[in-house]
Amino acid sequence: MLNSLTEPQRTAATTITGPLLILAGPGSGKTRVVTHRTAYMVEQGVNPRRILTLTFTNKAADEMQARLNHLVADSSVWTSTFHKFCSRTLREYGSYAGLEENFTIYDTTDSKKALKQAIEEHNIDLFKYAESQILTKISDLKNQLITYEDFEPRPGAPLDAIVQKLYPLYQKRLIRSNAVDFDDLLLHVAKLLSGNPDVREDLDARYEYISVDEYQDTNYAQYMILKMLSVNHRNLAVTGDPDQSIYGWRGANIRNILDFEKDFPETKVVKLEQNYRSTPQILQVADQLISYNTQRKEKQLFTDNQGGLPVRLVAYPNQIEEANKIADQIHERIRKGTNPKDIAVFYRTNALSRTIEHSLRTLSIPYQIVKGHEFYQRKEVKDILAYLHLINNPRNDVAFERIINVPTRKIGKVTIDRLKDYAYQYGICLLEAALNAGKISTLKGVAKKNVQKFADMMLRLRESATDLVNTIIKKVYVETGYQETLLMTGNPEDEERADNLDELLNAAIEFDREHKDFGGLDVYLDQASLVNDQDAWDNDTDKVTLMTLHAAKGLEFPIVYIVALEDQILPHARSMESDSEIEEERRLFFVGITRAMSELQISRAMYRTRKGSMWPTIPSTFLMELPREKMEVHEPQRHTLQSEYLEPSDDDHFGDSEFEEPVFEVVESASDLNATDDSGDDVPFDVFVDDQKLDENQPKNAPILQTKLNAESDTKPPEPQVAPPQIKTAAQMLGVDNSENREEDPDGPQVVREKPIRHPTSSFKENMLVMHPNYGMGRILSISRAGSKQTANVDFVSIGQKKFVLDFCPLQPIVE
DNA sequence: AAGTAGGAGCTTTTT
DNA sequence: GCTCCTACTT
Repeated sequence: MLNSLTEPQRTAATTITGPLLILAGPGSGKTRVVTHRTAYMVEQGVNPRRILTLTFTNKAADEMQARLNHLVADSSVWTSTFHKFCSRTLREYGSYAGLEENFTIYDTTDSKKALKQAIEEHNIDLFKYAESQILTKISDLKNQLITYEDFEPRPGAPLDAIVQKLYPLYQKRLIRSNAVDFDDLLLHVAKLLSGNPDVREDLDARYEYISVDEYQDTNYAQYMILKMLSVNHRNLAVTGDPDQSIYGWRGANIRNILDFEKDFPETKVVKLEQNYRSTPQILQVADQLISYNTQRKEKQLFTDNQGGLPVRLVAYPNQIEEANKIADQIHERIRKGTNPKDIAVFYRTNALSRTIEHSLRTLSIPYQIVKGHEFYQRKEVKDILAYLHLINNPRNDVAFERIINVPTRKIGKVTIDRLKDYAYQYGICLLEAALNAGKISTLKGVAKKNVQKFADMMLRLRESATDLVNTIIKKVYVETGYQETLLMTGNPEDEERADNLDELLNAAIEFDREHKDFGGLDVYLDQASLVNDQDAWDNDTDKVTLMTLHAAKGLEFPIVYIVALEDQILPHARSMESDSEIEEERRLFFVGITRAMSELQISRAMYRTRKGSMWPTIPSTFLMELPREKMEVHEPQRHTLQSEYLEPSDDDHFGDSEFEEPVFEVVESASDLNATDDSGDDVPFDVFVDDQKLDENQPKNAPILQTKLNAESDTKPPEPQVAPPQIKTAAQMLGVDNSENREEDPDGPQVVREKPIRHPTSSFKENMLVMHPNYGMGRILSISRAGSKQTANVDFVSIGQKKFVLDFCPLQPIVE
């Protein structure tokens, strides 16, 4: 069984006792090793029921299970995702946390609704804070295992003060609704383990051997859970790559993997550095990029793979051209026999997919967008699932509120408000209040009757709670009148909705068939709540794949396009506050690059549409970190780059060697691009700017720096055609500047606004008092650097000193 | 109570 | 640009 493994792989696979750290570079056969290791354990006599394998996605878990089935006779190992594991544990031990076994997992939308309910129940003044801000903060706290009892607000931080008020109210509301949010799954289990030594020992013994995939993306809560499950049986094997840690924003702590050896001093470390996936060219690009990170473990990637094509770096005139030209290339490849499923396009944000989609659709290229979430977020699907949720857990107030008047039952806002008042007053759930409609004095004749009727119907539906899931769905669909409402209208939108519900029903039938023994409504609802985007990815269909860089983790494709390598996009605008965030963006790019097996193209657009108009872009700083001399570069010469005007002298992003060349230089002829292409047909690849065309695309009022692309220009960069006053800050150029909107009420209370008004950089002075939504009041100690990167060092009452790039920070001057 | 119009707010990544 | 929410009208 182990014959097919290389030396280090075999070492990893045969180390089954004690803590093990497998540092696995991209494409190093990690999944194979983990699978073989598990199989080897079983073969060595370990009881498979004592083995727990945690993966990042359900898909990975299923795949591992499938491979195990092939390798060993008894493969009753539990492979699961972290959240699913916690959910199951809580179904068993939830009473320790005040939960019943039929508790509901609220998704982000549900959590927001629950928070709103808590706010209206207790009449909390949010001081213009957004619910989402508060939820993010609560989420952060939970990931740090800080309960509301433990939470200590920083003095002078206004957001903290509100969170201190709302966190307990929100949490109690969740418990009263017999519900948890995503973070609770981890928090409750961690608290269960830390607060109940007997339970901890039981579970420690039950999961004698634990192995964890993508360990670099675990957060503190997950880390603690693993640690507590590995006290008596320290057989914890973690696999990961610090260079692929991309979930810091979600609380993942890269230190977990960097410090693993400190936590478990007897750890055996195995490095898998040989790459079996990519060409040396691709690997070199990845390697050089990631070397710019300081927070990392040095690692030597290498491959025996033979040379392939150079990695391409292309600048397109605008994002429409970018999408069209990529679609053209893909079209051409498919025409010559490439299977569409071997091609993928990655982007930083979901919004970027639209243009690509459009271009692909124009050429009738089949594609799939990997967004598993989307299906379950559709109104009709959420509605039906809300009924199922309410059947499963009658205390689910969010589900109740969602469907009490869907389809319409003549129960309006006033009635619902009265119902809520009653429920809040007696501390009961909404369904119970509805069942007591007769006793609610504020409800009048028809309203009372309608509420009663709804409650009775729910009572009736609840009787089928133990039926097969597809049976329940059918009953709900018919008996609630949902079907009737959809089919009656005859409008095409509703037909599509009906189709979606058919799909839901089919999936449920499938689920029932696969879960004959341990099915049940809560298991079904769990998996619906815990879908991962990647789970929806169909790797066996002949379609081009479109997905975010985050979703691409763990996958591989022969041909990869990464688009929009532009400042503010990658690295993203909201990641510019600290070096560590920029490093995470770099890792994200690294993940994207290393997905590619044989061909990779990295591109950017020189103009991109934002808010309906074309705006000039700034190349991503990451592009200067690539081995350009080894790549095939299609870039304009430096003086046409907008960055030249923003950063007059510092940044020499683009090599001097191209300085005097014509505006665009195609380094190699188009027919050289595809090694397997010997037909001589030109792959559409013109990247030349067409001045006229570009002008047409520009709305008259868009404040574009009108730079003439002048092929004959001398060594001096040409003067911008627009007078210097046009050139203000990068923020203004990019359309994110709101400096016209002044505070309207200077005498009003000093309240931090939900969406801070951005002040022009020049309005900040040294020694000025400023307000930050998270950190509260502070004083600017110093301002350094110039232009768009002007940075202020601010001393906060709450947390001390912190640095901000003025153009991108939510600081507000306080007028003294 | 339902339906419509207009405005505000919001767009990073996701379990 | 788009969606969600609110306030107003019917």
